[in-house]
Amino acid sequence: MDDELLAVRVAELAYDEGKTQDEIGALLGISRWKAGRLLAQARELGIVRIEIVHPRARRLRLEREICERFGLAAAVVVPAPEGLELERVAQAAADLLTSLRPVPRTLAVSWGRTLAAVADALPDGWTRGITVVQTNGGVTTNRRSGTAASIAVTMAQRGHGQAVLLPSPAILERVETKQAIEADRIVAGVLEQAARAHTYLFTAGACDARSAHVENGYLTADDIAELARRGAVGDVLGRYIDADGNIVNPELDARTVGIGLAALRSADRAIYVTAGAAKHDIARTVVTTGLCTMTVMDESTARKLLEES
Amino acid sequence: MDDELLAVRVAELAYDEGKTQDEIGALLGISRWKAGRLLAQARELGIVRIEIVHPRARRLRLEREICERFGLAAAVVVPAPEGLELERVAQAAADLLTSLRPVPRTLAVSWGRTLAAVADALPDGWTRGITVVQTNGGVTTNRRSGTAASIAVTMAQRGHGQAVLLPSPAILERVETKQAIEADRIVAGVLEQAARAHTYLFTAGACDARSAHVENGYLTADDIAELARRGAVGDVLGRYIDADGNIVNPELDARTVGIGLAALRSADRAIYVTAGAAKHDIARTVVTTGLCTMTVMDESTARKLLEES
DNA sequence: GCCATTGATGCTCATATGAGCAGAACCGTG
DNA sequence: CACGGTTCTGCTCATATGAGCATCAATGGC
Repeated sequence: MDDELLAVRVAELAYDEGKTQDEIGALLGISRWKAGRLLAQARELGIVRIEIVHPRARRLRLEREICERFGLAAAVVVPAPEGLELERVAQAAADLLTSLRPVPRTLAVSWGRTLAAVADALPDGWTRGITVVQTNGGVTTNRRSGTAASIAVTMAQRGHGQAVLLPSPAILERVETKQAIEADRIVAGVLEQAARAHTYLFTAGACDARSAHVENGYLTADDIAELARRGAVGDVLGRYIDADGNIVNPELDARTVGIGLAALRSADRAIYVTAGAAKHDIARTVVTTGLCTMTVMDESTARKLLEES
Repeated sequence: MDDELLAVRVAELAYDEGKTQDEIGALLGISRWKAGRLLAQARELGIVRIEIVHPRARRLRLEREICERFGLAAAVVVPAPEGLELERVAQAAADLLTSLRPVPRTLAVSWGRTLAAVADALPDGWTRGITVVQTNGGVTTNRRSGTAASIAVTMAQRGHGQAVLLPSPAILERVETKQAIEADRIVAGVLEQAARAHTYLFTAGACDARSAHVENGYLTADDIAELARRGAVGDVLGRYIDADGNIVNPELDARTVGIGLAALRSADRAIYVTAGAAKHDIARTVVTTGLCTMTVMDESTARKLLEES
C-alpha cells in the first residue's frame, strides 16, 4: 500500500472516526509517529479539506494578504455564493462596525444600495449615542433602496443616537448654486461636522448607466459615457475619478456637494465597503490610492485585487 | 456577539490560521477553555465541515453501519460522483482483495462488467501464486468488457498464478445437456474446485433487459420480463432469485451451469461487489439473505440499504 | 425574598500531539 | 564494496487539548 493511500486511511480514521494517532497506528500497523506524519501530509496534499460553512464565515488568509498588499489597517473578506455578495458583505460590514474599537462617536456615511444593506443589517443597539452624519449630497428618491437619508437615520436610530442630514442635492447645475448652498449655515455646519468625523463609511459607484446618479437624474447616460471616455472608473462620494484616483472632470466636481476626497485620505478610519464584480475596477482604485484604511469586500473582489502583481 | 458567530471566528482561527486555542482566546478576549468549547460546538453544529477528498476515500461510518445491520464481516463503502460508481467501487474492491488476510490461495469468481473492472484495477503482483477459478458458465462474447474468461485470466496473471476456466455455456437449452456437461470430467473438476474455494468474489445482475444474459443470447427480453413478473429481482452466479433469495424458476435454474448459491452461503469469505442504482434491489437481497460475508459498494447503494428499517 | 435547579465558567490533570533530534536504512557514485 | 548524502524512522520532551469537576451566576418556582 503506497503512502498516499495510507494517508487517506489515516485521515479517515482521524477525522471521520475521531481515533487518536495511537489507535490509528495500531489499526493500520504503523507507528503512531508515522500516523501523525501521514496525517500532516494528508493535510498538506489537500486530501483533507476543511471548510467553515456559515453565512458569516470569513477568509482570514485573503484578509491578511489584502491588508499587507495595500497597507490597510484591517480588511474583511467574506465568501459569497453568486448573487448573495451584497447581503454577505453588508452583514460583515455591520459586524465590523459593531466591533470597532475605539467605538466611533461620529460616523460619516455616504449612500448607495450597499450602505442601505449595511444599515439594514445593523442590529438594534449596535452602539450607544452615535452621531451619523452625511458626507455628500443626498439622493432623495432611490427607488431601489429608500432614500439616502434613511440610511443615516436607520444607523442612528439603531445606534441610539442622532442623524445629521445634508439637505442638498448631490450635483447642482451651476457652480454658483453649489457655492451658495455650501455657504448656507446649516449645510456648512454639516459639512464641517462630516469633515471632522473620526470614522467614515463609504462605498463607491461603478462608472456605468445603472448608477444612482443617472437613476436620480443628476447625470445622463451620455454624461457617464463621456466620463468613462475620459478615464473614469467610478465615483467616490459622488466624485468621479480615474484609475489613479484623480478627479476626471473638475468642472463637474465643482458642482458636486459634499466633503472632498482629501478628507477620506487623511481620515483615521475610512471603511470602504464593496460587493460585486461590477465594482472591481473602482475597488482597485480605492484601495491603491489611499482612500480607505479598512475594507469589507466579497471573496471574488479580493482575489481580483490580489491577482496582478 | 452571539455564541454562534463567535464559534465561526474560533473555527476560522483554528482551522484556517492554525492558531492554538490559547492564542484564539487571547485574540477574541475569551478564555482558552471557552475557545475549546466553542470549537467543539462548531464541529457539532456542522459549521466546520471536514471532507476527505480522494478517489480512494471511503465512508467508514456507513461501512460500520452496513456491517452491523446485515451482520457482515467487512464492508467497503466508497463515495462516488454520478457516473463514476463502477470505477471507484472496482478500485476499492481491488484494494480489498490485495489486503485480504489470510491471503486467499484459491479465489472463485463469477463474471460481469463490474468484475472486469475489478480485474483491471488490480495491480500487477497484487498477490503471489493465486488460483482463480470460475464459478459459473462462461459468457464468451461480452462486447462491453471482454470475455468472462479474461477476467479470471487477468486476475490470475497479475497475481502470478493460474486461471481455471469453466468451459461451458452459462445456460443450456435442455436439462439433459446441462447434466451431461456437468458430468464431464473437466467441468466437474472445475466445479468441485470452485465449490471448495475459500474466497468468492461475485457480483449480481439486475433483472432487466440490459443483462449480459440477454446480450449473449442465453435469455430473451421476454424471458427477463417473465422472471420479473414472477418476482425476480436479479441474478447471482446466473441464478435468478426473488427478494427473499429463493430461486424463481427451478426449471431454468436446472439448466444453469455453475456452483449453487449454497456454496456462497456456506463460504468462509464471499465478497459481493456492486455499483450503481440499477442494482439496489438485488443488492438488498444479497446482503439480507446471507449470500455474502463482505461487500464493496458505492455510497448511494449503502444509503439505500440502510434507509428502511 | 429564598432556595433549588440549570447552565456556564474556570480550573486540574491525564492524555494526545508536534517539533526537534539521533540513528537506521537506502541511494547512487566512485 | 566503501562512501557521503539523503530520506525515513522511532524517540524525547515541551506543549496543546479534552474530560471531569468545583464554583458561580442566572432562572424560576414557591
